Amino acid sequence: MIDPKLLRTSPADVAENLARRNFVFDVAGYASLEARRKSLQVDVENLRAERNASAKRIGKAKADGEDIAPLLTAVEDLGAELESTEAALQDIQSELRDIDLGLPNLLQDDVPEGADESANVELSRWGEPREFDFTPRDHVDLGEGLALLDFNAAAKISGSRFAVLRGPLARLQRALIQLMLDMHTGDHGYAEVYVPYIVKADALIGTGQLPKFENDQFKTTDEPPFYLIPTAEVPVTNLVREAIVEAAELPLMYVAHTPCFRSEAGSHGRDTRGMIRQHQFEKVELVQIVAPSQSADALEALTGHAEAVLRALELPYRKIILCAGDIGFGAQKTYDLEVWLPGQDAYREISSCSNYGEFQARRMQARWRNPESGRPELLHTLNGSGVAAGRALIAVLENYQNADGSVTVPRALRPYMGDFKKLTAAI
RNA sequence: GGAGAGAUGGCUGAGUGGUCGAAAGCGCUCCCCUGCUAAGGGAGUAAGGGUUAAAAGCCCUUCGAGGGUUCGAAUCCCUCUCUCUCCGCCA
Repeated sequence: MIDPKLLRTSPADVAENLARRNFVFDVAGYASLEARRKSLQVDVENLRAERNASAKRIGKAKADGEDIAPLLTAVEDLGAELESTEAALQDIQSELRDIDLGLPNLLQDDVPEGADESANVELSRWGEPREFDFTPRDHVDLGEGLALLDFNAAAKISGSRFAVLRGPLARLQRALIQLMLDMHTGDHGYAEVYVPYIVKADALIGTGQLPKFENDQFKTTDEPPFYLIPTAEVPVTNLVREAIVEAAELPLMYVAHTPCFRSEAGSHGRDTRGMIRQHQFEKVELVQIVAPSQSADALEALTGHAEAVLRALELPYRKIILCAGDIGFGAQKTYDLEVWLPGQDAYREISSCSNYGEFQARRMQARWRNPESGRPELLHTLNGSGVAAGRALIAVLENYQNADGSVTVPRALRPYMGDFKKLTAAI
């Protein structure tokens, strides 16, 4: 959520920033709502003050044994007037809140301009895409060829956009997750957390998925509404919801492995082949909760932690910064890591690392006690995939494939793979 | 699933219709005293919001959440959520 104070005092600046995203902020409309809110709120508070004062007077008169009848007639109409004014105020406040919750985050100045993903800027590359002396297969041909990846079985059980992994391939995904968790907890200083996969609407409002992206979520029940998490970011970031964290405890660095559930509404026809885009996938997520002055540095560090995983796996990748038109709703700045997929002859997103500034913290009321002011102030939140396990699995299959259709197990994963050094059809 | 108890400030815990945002204690901060320490004395110590350019001041809201009764609710009524205890069931 954008600071309501900023919306009141500098709406033109807000509109200018949001316009970079192609988001139109109705300055005049907001200002007129805001003016009505102000006058109604002042009215309501004055009426309440009057009510409180007369209630006190009545109490005192009663205690003194005086006749309270005239005092009662004096406040006869107050209740009704207060009630109707309160109702009007509540209407306009919920209208304003709906608008506030629907506004995307303000962009940092260093986010490049651009309307869509074609304007994203590549910042660096790591690793050389391997030269094949045969035509590389994609992960579908490889996995099905090895009889370890089964989309038909998944379709029978659950429909499209699901996969069944068998034997060493299932284990390979588990190995990837283990490696990542071990790196982030052992080398990067994150604390591992295990969190609920089903959350309340408030948690999703806190991180920004609701109310705007209701259709992208899997809802389990209507009453009360429960949702499957689309990313561990939701339960993990909400750990600091409505909390005031002491400065000495910062930064909070969490890593969690969870499945992620996405309805993928609106992506019909995109990435229908294989397990690039699934309703259910595994991900290791990094979350940092930091003091505001630290968030810019934290984004660089967090992105580096995700990169370290790809380097350990010796997977070529590139780092890009998302442009104003492509960046996510709540982010003020985002780096994507894209891993090289020989089967697609392209770099594909495997991690997205974002600084949310105080956007999520304001929605969650997540604060810290700033020693300088002594006051509770909003935290900054960041998260990034470290990395998506399902896509890492694809990358390993495609980058480590051999001419005979087998797949060599990357060195970093060997300790987690028992005797498997290679995935072959014989298994 | 059944029965019961409970939810108050950083913590413990009092408060059953009126000057209660809330006693007391602990903790914390500052001051005084004492040549260190300990003990003692005093003052302060919730969050959110409105008004303001900002501050001060003033005002509003908040005693798990939401409704209701009342001139007035931490206190009475209803609904819900969560926690604890016992029984049952269970990975």
